Amino acid sequence: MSAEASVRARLVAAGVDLVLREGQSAVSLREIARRAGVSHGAPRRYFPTHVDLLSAIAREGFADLAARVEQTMRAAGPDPRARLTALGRMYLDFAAAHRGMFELMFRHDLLDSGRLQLRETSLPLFAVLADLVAQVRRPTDAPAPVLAGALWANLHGIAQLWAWGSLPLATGATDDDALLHAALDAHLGPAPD
Amino acid sequence: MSAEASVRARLVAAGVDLVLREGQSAVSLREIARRAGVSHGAPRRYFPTHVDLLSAIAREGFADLAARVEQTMRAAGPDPRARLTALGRMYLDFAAAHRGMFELMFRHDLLDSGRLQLRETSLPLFAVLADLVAQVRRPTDAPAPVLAGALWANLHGIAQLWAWGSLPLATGATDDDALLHAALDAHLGPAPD
DNA sequence: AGCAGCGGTAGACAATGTCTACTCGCTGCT
DNA sequence: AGCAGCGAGTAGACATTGTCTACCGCTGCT
Repeated sequence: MSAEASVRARLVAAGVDLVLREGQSAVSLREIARRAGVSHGAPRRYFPTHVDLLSAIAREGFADLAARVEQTMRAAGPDPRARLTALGRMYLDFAAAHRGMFELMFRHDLLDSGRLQLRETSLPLFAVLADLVAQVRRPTDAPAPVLAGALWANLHGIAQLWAWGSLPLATGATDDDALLHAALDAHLGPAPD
Repeated sequence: MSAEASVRARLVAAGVDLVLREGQSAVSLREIARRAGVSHGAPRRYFPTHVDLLSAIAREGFADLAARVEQTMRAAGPDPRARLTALGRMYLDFAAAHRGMFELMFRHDLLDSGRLQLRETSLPLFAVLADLVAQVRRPTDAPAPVLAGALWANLHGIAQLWAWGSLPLATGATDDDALLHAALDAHLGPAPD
């Protein structure tokens, strides 16, 4: 980040900063180059195409998310259901607080998931979720991976539709808490208290 | 659509065609104008900005979706749970078959939901869902609008994450049927088979 | 010493969204 | 009848973007 950091690192940092501050559409090659203090052709040395740079930026987003998962897991108690609740809350908060980054992270048309290497970004996070889900899964539920996938999709859909604006309008809710708990209760059974 | 159709209609039709065929990123003002056989400045007369044209195109997408909802409701039997299943299947199929349009429809950064007028597009569709949900809702479930919102979000998340590629990888499924039924069972209770 | 190559610059190109000047044809007023 | 005015569409300009290519300077090797 400082002036003597490598150009490559500065480019990614500038891009992350830009997408967080101004949203996905502001993340142009040339603007990043400007903010990194290099010529508009410089990024090409490290990222052959715009998509490659965007993928690197999105990767930082996933790293951030992973760090938050870990931190959430440390902070939450041992009860798996409580851990899942904390995880869901964190996911929705992340999406709301870093909307531009969240969008970028799941824009497959911009990222070309091959370049992003799902196996190293989102799958490890999914594994944490699947592990917890397996611990609270009831016999009649769907297999653990499917159950976890459905739950993830639910959180993800809430995050996106909430940001889109129709969900708050339709449900009349002023925050997404009711939806979060509805989703958790639906997939994992009613909360144990 | 024919040659003597109004320029405005031809522009929207060309845009719809383009987004269906080539995806969201192909829908540029100038390309639409070219396909509609008018100069690149012509669209401006009807759509002051690119966003306005995109919103008009997305609106066609919602109209299409609404027609499918109606058709699905006509074709499905009277049982509300079966109707919900049909609706969910249709939603996922629509998203998969018209990926570019589906993306456009929910890109709030491109549409500026004000221009899209949610009240006239997605809310009526949500009402159909909420009505059915109310019929199968159990006493301990969340209030009907919240329950319906959570279910919609689940379907929506499945559609998007599936297209994104991580969900099939993580769940090991080859189609989204397992996820669809997991979501329905979770929110509405086990299927009465 | 000389040279090869990496890291970065600078200019060009096509494409895009927006803006503005203009032309043409019709309509309505006097 | 004739003409002013306006709506619809054209055409050209401009800034900006992603990509490509020619170039330059330095560093390290032989």
